Amino acid sequence: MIPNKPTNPGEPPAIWWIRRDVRLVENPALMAALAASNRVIPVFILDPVLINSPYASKQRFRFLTGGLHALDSQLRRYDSSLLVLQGEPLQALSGLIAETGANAIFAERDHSPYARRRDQHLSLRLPMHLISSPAIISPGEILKEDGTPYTVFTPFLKVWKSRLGDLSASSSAEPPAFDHRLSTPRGLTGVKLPDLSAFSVNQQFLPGEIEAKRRLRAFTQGYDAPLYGYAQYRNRPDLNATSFLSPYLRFGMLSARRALVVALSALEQAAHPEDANSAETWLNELAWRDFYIHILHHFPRVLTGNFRPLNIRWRNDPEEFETWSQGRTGYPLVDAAMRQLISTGWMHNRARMLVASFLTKDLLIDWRWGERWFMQHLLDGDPAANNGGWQWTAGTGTDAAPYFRIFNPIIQSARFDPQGDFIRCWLPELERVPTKFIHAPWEMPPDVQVHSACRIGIDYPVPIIDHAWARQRALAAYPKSERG
DNA sequence: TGAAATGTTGGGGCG
DNA sequence: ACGCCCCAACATTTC
Repeated sequence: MIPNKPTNPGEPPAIWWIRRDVRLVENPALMAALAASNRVIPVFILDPVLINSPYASKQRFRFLTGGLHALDSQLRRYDSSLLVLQGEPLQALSGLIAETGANAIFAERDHSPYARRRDQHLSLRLPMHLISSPAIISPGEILKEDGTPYTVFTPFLKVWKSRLGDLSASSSAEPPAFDHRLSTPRGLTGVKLPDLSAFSVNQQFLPGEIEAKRRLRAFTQGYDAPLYGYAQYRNRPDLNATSFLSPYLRFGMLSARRALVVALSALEQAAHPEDANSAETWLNELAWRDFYIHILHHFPRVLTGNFRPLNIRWRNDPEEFETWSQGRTGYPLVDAAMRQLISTGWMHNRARMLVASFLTKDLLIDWRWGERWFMQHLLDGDPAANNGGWQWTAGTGTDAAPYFRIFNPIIQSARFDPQGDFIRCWLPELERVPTKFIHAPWEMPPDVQVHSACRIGIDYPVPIIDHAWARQRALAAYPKSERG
């Protein structure tokens, strides 16, 4: 809880600069600001560098905007509001300091290379206080004996788990008592957030901290305890068996530490081994998120190229990339997943691995093309996790899949979407294809194609490539040693 | 957090 | 009753 400070209207205010921590609950930067001053100004800055980046996404921006509206509504209950500034952060913050007399800026640390350069630059000129991290355990706090970072997940996980102990104690599910100490001085000129009613709201993911909290509860405490099927069903895109929390974690609408505490308590309270197994599996996913935040922190160069110096002979055919990105490869599970991405801004994790394998191995297209496409569409698009996932699949990353690990889109489909429900949900042209053929519709005899209203080459594409053949080509194109 | 090729085993059909 | 073949099921190796 916050120490009660005597009210002193003359005290210089502190700025709470919100970046990827769009929430009031369990927010270390906000707490630090509240501890520093009895007047705290909540600010978000629309940075043109980020908004105009080739990795930006309209959907993600819309989700963020919604989350900021939601935060603003929450702040109004404390007689405050969110101040939104537009422009270069140094100018925006300098101007705000000049207008308000603020003497400190508190912000959660951000480990992406752009953010670190920006913050370092700002720290030379402004009273910046960088607090905590979006990771559960901050980068730099988990190192090997010799002081170098882990680059293999399993030993990282072991150490990570051993450090979780003291995190639960200080956790709270409720916002702190603000005592009217959040304030937005009258007369300050910010910009208006884009009006959400001008957008179609994403029905799959309503933005905001309240919604994140509701989802966390639904995932872990629903009457049918969905978390307890997590270990068994999380790879099934046809079932709603994952947490769907990634967009909220991305913007800190949900604190990762809050998720951790809930995961640990689910582990503790598990009544059956399989329940414990589910909690443990989810815990591992949270650890993967930390792992890749740490990797990006220690090896920022992964954003521009292979972590491992593999020399792969990419083909990089732009038309094939277009076919893949629009979900027209002729492999139903690949196409269903790509269309899910475009229309909802989210994709099931198993499907992410499959479509990534298909792009890099079957089509031999540089993982960076896929990485960019994902960033342009994912609500949860985050440089660390997205890059880690792509490099893992491409076999170029830390702890990467071996070069010969190539997903078979037909087998994956039969295994993880057995009835084809997920496929039919996103590919209406396959609606009436019998389950027997749903994973490989090109095998339908002509009369079945007609009867199913799905003529291959007319209603649904001929496969862009023969997988068995493409697999052999990928094995040949991938160098078998790191020298290439 | 893979898939395919190859090897092994055991049951059933059959002469 | 026996050997042989086939093949499914499983295990191991290889890419």
